[in-house]
Amino acid sequence: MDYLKGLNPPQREAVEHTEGPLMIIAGAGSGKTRVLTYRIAHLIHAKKVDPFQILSLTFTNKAANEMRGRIEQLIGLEARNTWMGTFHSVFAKILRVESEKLGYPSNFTIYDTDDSKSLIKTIVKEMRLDDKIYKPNTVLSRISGAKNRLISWENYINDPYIKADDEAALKPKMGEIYRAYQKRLFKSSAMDFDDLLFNTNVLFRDHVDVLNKYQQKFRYVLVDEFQDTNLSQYLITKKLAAVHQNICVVGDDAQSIYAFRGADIQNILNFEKDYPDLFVVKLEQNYRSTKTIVEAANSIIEKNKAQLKKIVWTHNDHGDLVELIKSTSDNEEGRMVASAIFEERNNKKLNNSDFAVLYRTNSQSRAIEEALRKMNITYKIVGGLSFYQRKEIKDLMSYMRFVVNQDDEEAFKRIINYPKRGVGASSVEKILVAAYEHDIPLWEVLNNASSFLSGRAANSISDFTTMIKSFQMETERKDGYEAASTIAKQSGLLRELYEDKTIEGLNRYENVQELLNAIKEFVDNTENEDKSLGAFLQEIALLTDNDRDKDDTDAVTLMTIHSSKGLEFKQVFVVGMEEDLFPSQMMMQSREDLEEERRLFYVATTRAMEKLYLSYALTRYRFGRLLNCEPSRFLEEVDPSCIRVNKRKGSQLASTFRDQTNGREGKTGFIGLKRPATRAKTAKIHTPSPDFKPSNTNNLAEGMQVEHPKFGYGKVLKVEIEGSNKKATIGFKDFGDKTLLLSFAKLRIVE
DNA sequence: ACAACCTACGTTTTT
DNA sequence: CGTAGGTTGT
Repeated sequence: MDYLKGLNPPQREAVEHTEGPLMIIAGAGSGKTRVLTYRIAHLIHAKKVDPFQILSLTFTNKAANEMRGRIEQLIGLEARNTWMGTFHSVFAKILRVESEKLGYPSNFTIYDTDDSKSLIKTIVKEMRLDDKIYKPNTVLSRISGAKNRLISWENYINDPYIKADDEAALKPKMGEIYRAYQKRLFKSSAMDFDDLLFNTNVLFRDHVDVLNKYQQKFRYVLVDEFQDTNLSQYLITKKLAAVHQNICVVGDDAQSIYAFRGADIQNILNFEKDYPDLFVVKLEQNYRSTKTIVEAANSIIEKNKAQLKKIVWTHNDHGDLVELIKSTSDNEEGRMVASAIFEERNNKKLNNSDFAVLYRTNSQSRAIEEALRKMNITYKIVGGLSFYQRKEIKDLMSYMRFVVNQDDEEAFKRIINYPKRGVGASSVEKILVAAYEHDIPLWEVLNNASSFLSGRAANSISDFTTMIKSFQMETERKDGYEAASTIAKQSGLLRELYEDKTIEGLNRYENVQELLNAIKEFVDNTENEDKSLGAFLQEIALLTDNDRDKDDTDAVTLMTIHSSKGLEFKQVFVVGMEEDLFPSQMMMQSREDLEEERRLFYVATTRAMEKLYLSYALTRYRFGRLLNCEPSRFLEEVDPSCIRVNKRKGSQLASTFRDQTNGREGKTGFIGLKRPATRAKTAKIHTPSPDFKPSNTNNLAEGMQVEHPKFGYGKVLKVEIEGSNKKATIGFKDFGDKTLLLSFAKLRIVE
């Protein structure tokens, strides 16, 4: 095969080792995507594997699309026939086919995070719980954490250790909320993101015939970004590959940055234990970056303890030194970045698209944007507030969702009184209570509204159901675009927006038009066989904004480090290198957390091909106040011989002065970023030490002293592992012995 | 039922 | 600072 010639020996090995379990440890910039695509091409061409039998799982649609495109370049249209997509999209597809085995209709809705939070909020309210204690975010992340580890609500409620943890956190009703949440999702014929994976596990567990079918179907299973899989995802792939054992995982433990959503770096670190005859290939030659950048990145990542051994090296030139940009305020930081881009672009004849500005949090984009706008540099923002999260878009989509699935409670709540039709909160509540308490489908309740609502409200509901029915007929008869246009017009939504002549109103109107255009595009695309509204909804439920922007204007890219993974740019600016911002204060509760932040820094630096800039500001606006900042500890971890300090000066003093007096400096003065000692009391019984922060309990051992927010000080008596769970029995001075599930426990190790 | 005002709260990352 | 949610008044 002549296409194998361009590969180096380990790359080639990875491509040609097609049978049996294989793990490819792919360092940054080592040509991972290339190996993956060649491998698939090799399977199809040399090994004559039917493309339908190859399943490739990625984390983002972008990665999947890119891979598909590149395979197509290699072997042509045959590539279309391989199964390729994100975990969520592939298994959503399978669940649609098999949904009835789980009691779901095949037109189930996929709830996004906003829907989930809103549902949790109503449940908390209905249960008359304190919404200060049961915040939607907290509850959802707890439920999500459980689902990712395959703990059902039944398991959750019955597990004494989880119960103890929740009680300790003063959130004893968590299990009840989880239960109500799942029941409600089911009644709404809806799944949240985690359910797509959770339910796939249930499907494979309870229906051996189904599992068998897919085991036979997918003879080759490939997992990209394996370091970011959670337990739920890992078990799915393991089960699928159990018969043929042709599982190939590709990843880089140094780039694992999604622990917050359940990714378990142990999956990659311990992969060998699950597959004793595992073949391991390491790709260590970096083709992307200069020696300086590779060295700087290596000097950062080597501080981490938990990692697989690997030495990333390159043949490339040394290139420029890493440039350290110091500035006195976030606005000045923006100006310096913008002027550096301006100069470099002119001096080196580069395009805007050769530059990227990376930051830790989305809110940091503002200052950069302003500076770029002032210098007339085109930029685009990746991520941030999603198009699909905008109110007007969610409203129209909710109409479409409700027409397709009348059980969808969240969609119903959005549209029942928008545009206003005289159905207020109390009427809505009556309807929902009727549906929930007597376990009647929502749609049935709506069709009998007159039996329990006052005349006026009942009439409105009746008009509403008539309208929805007409939309349903429209949807059955016509394609998705025509149906959606009818819905937008006849619901009155478009008129409502049209009448709003403010700038925002105009924007909203245009956004709705853009959504309609997207549907038109979907319908006109010859690759899509099913052109119904339902098909469109399924398609976009799992799309993020990142997948939408196809425009190829020459622009500087602004994004979070997380969304930069897998990309590369000639010149990269990592801004906001300040302690407590990066590494993030909120994140830092243990050594493991610091290591994840460090991996994030590693990911950021390794995006750069030719030149890397690290930048920090001494003051920054946050919550509308000017805060003092210190340079990040990470800056000290970079090998100093790789760095030089930026000499740019400009009128720093004057501009700093302006920044700080702009608006309301002076009276309150600067507020130190260092967290004040005052902390909220978390328990009545025991007030934890003022600096109480849960430690990571992975390395908890017998005899250690620990502190618990409710039970106070105690001593570790026993640590044991049960299945995938780790538990510790702790003797507390005032509360006796308690056994806690460590993954959920809030414990501080007393040094 | 709805608009106008007022207060509290949060900003970590994404499928 | 901006937003979401709650409370008041019509």
